[in-house]
Amino acid sequence: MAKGLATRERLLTIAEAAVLAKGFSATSIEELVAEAGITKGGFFYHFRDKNELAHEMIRRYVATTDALFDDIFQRGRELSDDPLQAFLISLKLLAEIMSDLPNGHPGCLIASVCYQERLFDREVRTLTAASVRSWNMRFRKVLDDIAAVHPPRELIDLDDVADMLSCVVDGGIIMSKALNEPHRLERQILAFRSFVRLIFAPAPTKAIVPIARTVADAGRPMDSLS
Amino acid sequence: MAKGLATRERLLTIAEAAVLAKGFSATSIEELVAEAGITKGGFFYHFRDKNELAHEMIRRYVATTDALFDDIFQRGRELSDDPLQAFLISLKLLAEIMSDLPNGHPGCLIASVCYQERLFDREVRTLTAASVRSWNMRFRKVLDDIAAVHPPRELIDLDDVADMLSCVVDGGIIMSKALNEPHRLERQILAFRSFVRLIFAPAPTKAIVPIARTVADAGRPMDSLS
DNA sequence: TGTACATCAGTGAACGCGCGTTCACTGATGTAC
DNA sequence: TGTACATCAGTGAACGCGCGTTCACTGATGTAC
Repeated sequence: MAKGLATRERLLTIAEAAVLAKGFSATSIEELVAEAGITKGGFFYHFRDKNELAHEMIRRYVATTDALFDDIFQRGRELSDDPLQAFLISLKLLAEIMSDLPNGHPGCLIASVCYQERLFDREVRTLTAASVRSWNMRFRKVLDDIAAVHPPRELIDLDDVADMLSCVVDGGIIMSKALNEPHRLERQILAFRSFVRLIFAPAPTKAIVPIARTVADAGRPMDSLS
Repeated sequence: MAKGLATRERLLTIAEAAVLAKGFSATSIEELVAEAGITKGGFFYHFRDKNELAHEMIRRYVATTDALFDDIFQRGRELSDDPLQAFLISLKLLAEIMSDLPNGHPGCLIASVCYQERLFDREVRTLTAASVRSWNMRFRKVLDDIAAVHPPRELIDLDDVADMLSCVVDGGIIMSKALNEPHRLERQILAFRSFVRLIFAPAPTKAIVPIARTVADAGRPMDSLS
């Protein structure tokens, strides 16, 4: 039983790497079982067909990513009581984790699925959509907590800022892969982090923050001050 | 000759849509020629093999995208002499073009290639890398022109801001596809636009700008003003 | 203007290979009595 | 403690279908003289 589960997990791990490198169609069951050290028949003991492999792979990826976010956001909150500082710390942690991967980030399975959507059934598309939505809502909630303490610049919609984290990560992965320069992903996450800081803490020195907002809220020219 | 070129272009157009929806391996020559209304043999008159189709498809995509950027940046410059305003206009145009697509953005071929990199040869990877690099340099040059007039907040690296445009577009496409909500892409481009405005024109009202920066430069608490 | 030839843009049949899937069977481990 | 049976985790051979690729051939159009 333990051996069986280990083989199953190994198949999923091998499949994920292969799919991220070549796509789902180009990933053959033969190459997976060769790398896992079993025969083709053994594969069909663990998975009804290739489609079930896809389902399980994506389920596993979503669970892993959820756990990663749980971890970095919790650690951020542990390191600062201020929600903005906590989020900035979490983003720094995320950037570090992404840059620590030996051969660059292998890719986002959700992105891979999106670029092969016609291959998968409604169940897969429902799962990926629900996952992306839950991540966006999670980020949005963090931003709400920050906004309660640090009123944001009103011209920016926090829904879009929340969405932007996933976008920047997915885009950063693609750019890192395209240029074969892994650190670009890290830099993009840190650039997003700067954006967040700009939104909630506009001026470089803390003492400036309330003043700048007071001036803005007053809504009148203050040329006499300059 | 005209007819031949038209068929070739039609094949490339059909192939691009199919590859963006299912990936390169899952796109069969049979389905392409069926949709184009020719036979399999006819395909091999136009392309030596499937690999050459990939090369030509990517070349065409890069050229089209280059032309699009040429267009929107030129139109931006025509509409404002200020480089910041010109860029903001260009980004608005880009967002509009992206949202005007009937069934959502079909996808970025560069991203698709990145998630199937093992399928393609060095020539393809060299071409995609060079293209991404040239787009980043182009955006960076625009940011330099802006910075010459509007000094940016020093804590942000303009290389990363330049990279971020591609990242946000690629990520926005993925999110739009994943959620089946086309307008998310547009919103991401506009959120990036807000980021650019924040970097180069920190305060919402123009009159505030010099004050905020003066206060920041002074570097002393101004609580007495609030 | 008519004829001969060349090129263009395909047709249509045939090929072999690899892929996903099935299935009868098997050795090792676990469980009941 | 030994025996009988069940389940687990595979093996290995066979299958048929679809795919990329080849190739001999063809009708329409263009060009030379």
